[in-house]
Amino acid sequence: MSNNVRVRFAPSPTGGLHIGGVRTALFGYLFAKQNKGSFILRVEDTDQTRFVEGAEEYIVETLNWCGIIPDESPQNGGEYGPYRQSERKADYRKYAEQLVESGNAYYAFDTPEELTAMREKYKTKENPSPQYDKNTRTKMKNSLTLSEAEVKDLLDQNTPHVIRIKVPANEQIQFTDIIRGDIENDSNLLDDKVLLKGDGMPTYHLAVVVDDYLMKVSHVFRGEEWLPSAPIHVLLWKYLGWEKDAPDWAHLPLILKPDGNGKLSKRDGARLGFPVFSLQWEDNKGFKELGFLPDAFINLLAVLGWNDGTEEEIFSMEDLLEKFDVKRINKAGAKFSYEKAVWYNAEWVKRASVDSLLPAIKKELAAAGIVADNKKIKIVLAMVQERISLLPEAVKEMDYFFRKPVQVDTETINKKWSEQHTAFYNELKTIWADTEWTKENLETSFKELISKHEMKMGAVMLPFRIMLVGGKFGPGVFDIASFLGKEEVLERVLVNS
RNA sequence: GCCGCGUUCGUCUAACGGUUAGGACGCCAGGUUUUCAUCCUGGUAAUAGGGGUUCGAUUCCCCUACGUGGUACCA
Repeated sequence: MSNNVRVRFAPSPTGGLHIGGVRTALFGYLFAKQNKGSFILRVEDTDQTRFVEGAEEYIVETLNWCGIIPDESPQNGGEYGPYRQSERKADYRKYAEQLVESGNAYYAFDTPEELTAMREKYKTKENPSPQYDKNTRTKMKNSLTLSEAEVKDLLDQNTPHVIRIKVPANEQIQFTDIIRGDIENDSNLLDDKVLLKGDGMPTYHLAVVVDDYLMKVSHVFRGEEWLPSAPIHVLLWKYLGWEKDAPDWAHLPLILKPDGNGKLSKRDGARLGFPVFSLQWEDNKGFKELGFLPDAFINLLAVLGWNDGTEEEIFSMEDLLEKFDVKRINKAGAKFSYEKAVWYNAEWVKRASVDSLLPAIKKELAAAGIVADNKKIKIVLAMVQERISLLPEAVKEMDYFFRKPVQVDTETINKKWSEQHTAFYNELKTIWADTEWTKENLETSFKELISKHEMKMGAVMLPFRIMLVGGKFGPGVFDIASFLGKEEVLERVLVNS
């Protein structure tokens, strides 16, 4: 027994971890670390039919990318392992049977067909989905209705069966949620949830309680979708005799779809054209692949349902560790906004150092076939950094610094072109061929030539820019020209005329 | 259907029961940049409805509506 804070993140390896899951991990992690406690990764792989190869590794990589590093996990072990529920199978049966012995659970031998038959039989328009509960369990095939000998017989013959909790009648089940306060449920409305499945695996309900107890978990952070089954868990903590060790619960508000209604799901990304995964999962690009910085990702996740009460919106992991407060987590679900997410990334890109951006930018450039040495990339990056919100945009912003523009907006150039222009640029090339190549010299000589030809600044500047970069974009022309160098600039000017 | 949870600008949100209801994203306009983006300035837009309680309700209570979650041998 200790007062140590221990928080677990317990995902199921049924596919990619979406942003809701990562936020749950983040909040739990922040809370654990603020209290000098432990953060634990436990893999809830009790549903063998939904198990997905590679999902566990994916979860670990995601957490790693986000900087949410578990103190205990299947990979790194810990004092309370194993950390995969499939490897703890024996425990669950033991506790389930303990519950049967104490009269708080019972064996049920109903087949799936019999269950659907029951639901059909008792279905009414007022009650479209009858539960296996205090009313119906007396009519089913279980150790409450069968004689002791019959049950023993069935068990001896290895008849498929489950163990169900025996929910008591007429009780008010109360617990306190960190975010929502006191919550009360009428036990008459609860059903006899399956605790141990026919395959010997526990359901979530049994497994969380047993593992949270065995792993000495002190605080549970999970999605709001668990609120309705929390009273079952409360009952289980009590029946197992662990009431005084029960954790505090914090049911996080849901992250909702940006369009219509409903909670965000793994499939929404593909449908709506924005990422729901942190890293690429199957064909779905993640935030990372789309060019998000981990800092920005953490930031945007943190403010989805939380704020510090001030007008500050930019938080690093360090800031969050200091300022995060579970008491300020919102109750209402939040619609996810990809536009705001992109804005957060732009903010983080602007704040990042050129050096920290370099590796990722280099990768983007290389993928586009642009290879250059670090020193040059850094010079250019410093020039265009504030124009980039998503990392892949760096390619468009930096491309013309390293090779001649492929697409040139000749239409704009030609529109106002005249003999005078040709003369101007020809003379410019001649002058520049003998000019010492500094930004200041270029700018001065360019402007002198404009007055000599009595032309308008705008009339020559824009075509010059377009010849250099290909279009109406980019930093100051003379910055670009001085970087490109004499030879390259002279090659680009008038090349199309 | 039943049960739980929720409800402030389009979106994310702030506001000891007393504020011209604040900020951010987006959008619009202007300025800077003789380009574009950044940046700066301004604008747009909200307390779901109805009852209470109170000198006074965004805030507390009730009802309704709406949203959302659950109602599985899925988590």
